Amino acid sequence: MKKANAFMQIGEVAQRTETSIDTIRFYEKSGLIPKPERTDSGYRKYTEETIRRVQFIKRSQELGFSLKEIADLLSLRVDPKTTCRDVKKRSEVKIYDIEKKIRTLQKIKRALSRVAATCKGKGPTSECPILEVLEGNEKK
Amino acid sequence: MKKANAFMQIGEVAQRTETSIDTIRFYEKSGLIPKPERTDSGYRKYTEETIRRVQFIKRSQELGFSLKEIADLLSLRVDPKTTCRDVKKRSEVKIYDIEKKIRTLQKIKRALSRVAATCKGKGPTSECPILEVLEGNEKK
DNA sequence: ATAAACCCTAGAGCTTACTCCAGACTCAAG
DNA sequence: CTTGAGTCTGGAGTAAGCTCTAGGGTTTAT
Repeated sequence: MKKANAFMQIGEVAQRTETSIDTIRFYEKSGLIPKPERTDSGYRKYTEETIRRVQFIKRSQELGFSLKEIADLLSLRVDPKTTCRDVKKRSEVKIYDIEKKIRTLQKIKRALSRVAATCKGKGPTSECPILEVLEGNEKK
Repeated sequence: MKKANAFMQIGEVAQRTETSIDTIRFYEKSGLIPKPERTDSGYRKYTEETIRRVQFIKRSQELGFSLKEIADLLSLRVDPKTTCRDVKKRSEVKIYDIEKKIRTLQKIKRALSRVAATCKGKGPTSECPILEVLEGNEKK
């Protein structure tokens, strides 16, 4: 039978998420991860849930979301005062944003594929199609 | 016959790209856009090419690329000392990164779709599947 | 019982990517 | 020929997101 309270301390969270201890504490201050319980001596006690949160935060950042936007995404669950209708609307807006990001990434990818294909592997570069491909003007 | 030298000045570039004049000059200082020609009195003279560059920079930023990474992407064309083989290799690495970004965005999107679908529009929120969906551990 | 390896707080400092002056020149319109 | 909008340079200031330091307490192994 697995031990019920397998708490870990901040160092382990940092290691497993490949962040720093300072960053974890910074996320706590910023409200991105909830204030954890403490041991009698004041050490923070974390669970697996925290690992998942931190990983979510890091990945979302790599995708161009600010910490504020990430807080938004995460709040799509925590606040019991928001109605479902509300959450639904907000998710749909986010979904739209994300689809736009995906489309732009696909354009860049196609442009890069073209770069790679054009280069047969010999001689110097002169022109590349990256800029041309991105001219379609999606309104923000 | 179209006029050959339809130059614009910095204000127009700023307006059309929805950035500020200061930002354009900042990009120049940072090497993201080439130093433009000047009028006799010292005003910068730009072409359409600049518009495309600035737009490329802005979009790439929204996708989580730093200015340094963007400089990298753009340099996939300008430096005549790099061989095609080299450019090809670098493009392929970038393509891989971009594919990873797209996959993660798709995961977030699916999670959000689930949020939206689960909410039938009534009552308060309690749980959401955003965190669960992102557990697959792609190595950076 | 003491060293090594943890953890704590508060606050200063750093990097990135702008953003905003001050003080001066340029240019088009009236 | 003056006024107002636009531009110039150099440098200081700002916000986000960490990162580091000082000075101290805790835990574990020997």
